[in-house]
Amino acid sequence: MQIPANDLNLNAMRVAADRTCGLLKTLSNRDRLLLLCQISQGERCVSELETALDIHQPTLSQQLGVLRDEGLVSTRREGKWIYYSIASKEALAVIEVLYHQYCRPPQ
Amino acid sequence: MQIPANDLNLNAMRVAADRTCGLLKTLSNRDRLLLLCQISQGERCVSELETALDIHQPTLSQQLGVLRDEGLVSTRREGKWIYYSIASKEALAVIEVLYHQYCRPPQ
DNA sequence: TTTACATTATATTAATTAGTATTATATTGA
DNA sequence: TCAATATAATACTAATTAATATAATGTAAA
Repeated sequence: MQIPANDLNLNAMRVAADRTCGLLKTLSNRDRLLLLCQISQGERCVSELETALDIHQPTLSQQLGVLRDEGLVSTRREGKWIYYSIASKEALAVIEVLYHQYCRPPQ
Repeated sequence: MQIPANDLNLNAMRVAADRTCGLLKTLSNRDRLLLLCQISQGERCVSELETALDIHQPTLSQQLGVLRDEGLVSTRREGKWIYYSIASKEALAVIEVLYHQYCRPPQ
């Protein structure tokens, strides 16, 4: 049975698009974007993020949980504090472009 | 009344995050990603996209409508055909990074 | 070692708002 | 009248989020 090369390409493209979509959906939330933006500048503990972004603690924890589940961040405990850092090069690459497009100061 | 500088920054960050989120949500769909990927390689008419991606015509038209509404693509009519091209530099920049992260051949 | 407190995570629920495929039909141009 | 594309309407299937309460873990002090 012959499968036209175009079908193989299309299937590969669909798989790649689905994976890409996964990342994009995880990024598609204001709080998560702000969190990743902070964490991408260096390791941050939860209370630092709470102060910097003024997000309620349970919301913060919930959204950090999403980022953990999706493998975008990793954690390190130090006493009472838990420090978050970026764990996905793909996410970091996208965050950086988004920063350049939407957050870079004019000029 | 004094507004701490941090609040101004935070507000600006929220506005930027919301705009960014808008783009990300529009990109967070397999069909739309595939469409943008094709169109980013050069102007395409609807029937070309339909053949290349094997997406039903009404679905195609619906998703192209989303991309138009969000300003990600623009159109040009030529007789019976309507040609689509990328109209957002922000979208193009993101698509390019995504391609490098998820679609570039190994090595 | 018990108590208390600080930090963070989880569970639950309520409220809201959505994404998608499908079918049918309309529009526009040749 | 046919080809290309868009729109409308519907039906399906559910996803996101905020809020409240509580649990878990670690530290420090009484």
